[in-house]
Amino acid sequence: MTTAVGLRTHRAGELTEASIGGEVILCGWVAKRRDHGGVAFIDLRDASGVVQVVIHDEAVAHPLRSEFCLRIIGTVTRRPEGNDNPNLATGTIEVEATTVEVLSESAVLPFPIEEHETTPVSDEVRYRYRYLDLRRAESAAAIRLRSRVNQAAREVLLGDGFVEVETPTLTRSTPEGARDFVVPARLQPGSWYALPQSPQLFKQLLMVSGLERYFQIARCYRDEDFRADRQPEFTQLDVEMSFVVEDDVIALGERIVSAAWSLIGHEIPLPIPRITYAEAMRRYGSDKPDLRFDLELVDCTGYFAATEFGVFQAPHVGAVVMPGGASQTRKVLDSWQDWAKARGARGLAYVLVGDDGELKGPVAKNISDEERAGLAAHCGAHPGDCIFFGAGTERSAKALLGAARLEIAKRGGLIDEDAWAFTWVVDAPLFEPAGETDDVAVGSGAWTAVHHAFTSPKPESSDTFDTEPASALAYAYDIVCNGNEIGGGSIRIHRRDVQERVFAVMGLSPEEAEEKFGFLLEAFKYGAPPHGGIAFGWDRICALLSGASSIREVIAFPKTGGGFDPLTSAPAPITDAQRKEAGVDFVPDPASPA
RNA sequence: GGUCCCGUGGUGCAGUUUGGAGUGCACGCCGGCCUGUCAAGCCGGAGGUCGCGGGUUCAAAUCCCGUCGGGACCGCCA
Repeated sequence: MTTAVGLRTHRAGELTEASIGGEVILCGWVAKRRDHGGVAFIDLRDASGVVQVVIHDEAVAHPLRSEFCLRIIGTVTRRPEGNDNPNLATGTIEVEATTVEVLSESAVLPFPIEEHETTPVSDEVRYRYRYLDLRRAESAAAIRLRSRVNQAAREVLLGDGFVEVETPTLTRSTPEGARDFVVPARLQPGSWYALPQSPQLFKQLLMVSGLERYFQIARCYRDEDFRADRQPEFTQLDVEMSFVVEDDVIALGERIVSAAWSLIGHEIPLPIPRITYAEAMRRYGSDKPDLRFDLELVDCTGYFAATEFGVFQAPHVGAVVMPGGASQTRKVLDSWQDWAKARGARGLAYVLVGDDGELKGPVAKNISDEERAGLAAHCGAHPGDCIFFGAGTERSAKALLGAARLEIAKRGGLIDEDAWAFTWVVDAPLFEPAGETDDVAVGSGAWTAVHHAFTSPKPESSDTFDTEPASALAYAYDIVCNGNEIGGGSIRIHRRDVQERVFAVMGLSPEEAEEKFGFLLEAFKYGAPPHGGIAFGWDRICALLSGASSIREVIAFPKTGGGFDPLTSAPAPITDAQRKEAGVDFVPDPASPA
């Protein structure tokens, strides 16, 4: 006698030899049909896996097609001698069907559900039919893993006294950062909500409220152009704590990341190493260095201080060595020029170190004998290597070389794809010059926050950050995994006077600050506790954990690069009636808001 | 805003460089045969506005211009 749970007694993938002889009722989809005329085999798939169903009645089996949804009543039997399928968890048994009920027929599929090496499917088609794509084991696995990552983080946080709070998604537009998505307010024509770019201000208010420990798996919205790892809506694991210092937040962050990676069987050695922003930029030319390989940049500014070579007469000259790069063909070396130009550089100067130690290439002809003599040694290059140079402002040269370092590693196979290299990047600058370019001198007077406007200066910068903004350090920390920034946070400003001074450096007048952030400044009047926190890029973390090349793989219903949802066809026009009711055509009085 | 790549039966491709009949491959689909397959097999068949628009040409999937869609990257993303 079988006991049904819902429409079935068992899950297909969980049947074992222990069930042999018993009657079972299964529900699932036709993954495969192999019809031999007198006998037919159905691979029946449900969420738990697959089991082979045998149907001896041709009249029953023949009309069945891929992805029909079936209810099978049958008996579990041992497969006949020699018919086991070692590739299947349930490969030693099968279900002899006595009753086949078609719960739902399936139209012909736009693409095969079961994976075939010979039939890859474009992402565009997969996302257009995402509900079918998610029947595929690999696609579903990423979404299931994400659920477990959520659970792992919640366990760490709830076990530590954190309170999960949902903050508004209809909120106020803030002037800093990315472009807002806006929503018309029907009851106040001409006024608009904004969707939050992050719960930043709300979580700080929750600290003022005395919650002390907050977290949220928070949906965030930014109306910017997209990338493989960027969607218009995305998710952060957002955390904030009162009465903590940097080390406390970092330690908690490590526990969360550690719990997440242990889900895929990787134990992260703790503590995760830390590197300062300045050192990361100096050695790797990036504030999110990929430490799966060693290659480091070399500073050649002093070496070429008196050079006659015009290209190297720049505020900063740096180099990065490509091991074995001297054997690259002219065509490949040209491709590096295209690569550099695509990044906005004029080109990528290079020197080839011959097997005899002789320097070759156009740059080698343009530098002095003296400069040639010691160059390979200065850069740490060996015979057979290629040295790439970047010259310009320190920022642009290092950015180019940092990118070249990554590209060298990719082309040269220097990256261990199985490695996980974590690091904290700490002590970032508090401000950076707004609109710096190669041609404009630093010091135009306009500064912008490197992290965000609510990041506290480090204690040693607290007196001087507004008089010497260039050298002020932020009480901030980013966590980087394999060259991806997977989280970032800071100790926040909790004093109204400090917050006002930061706004002033950024060129925000007291009136503007009051207009935009008055509610925060007001809250800080009422005994705001020192606090800090961190936000993790949850989609990116889940993508890394599932081995996906794009965060789209860990988003149930992702959008394309144009912000288009291929499944629902959003965004879409609305009716005239909707426009009228929403008030989107309301034209405000030109005199108000500034 | 910019650079590059892609768009060909339902799916994934080849064909485009050097213009010549919608040509080919794999999977899927439909029909038939088939009692032990598991990417079942065998036989037969259907299925196309070569993204769209314009231009050049006797002739365009192929060359040119524009446009739309997808992807990667730069800018942007506090």
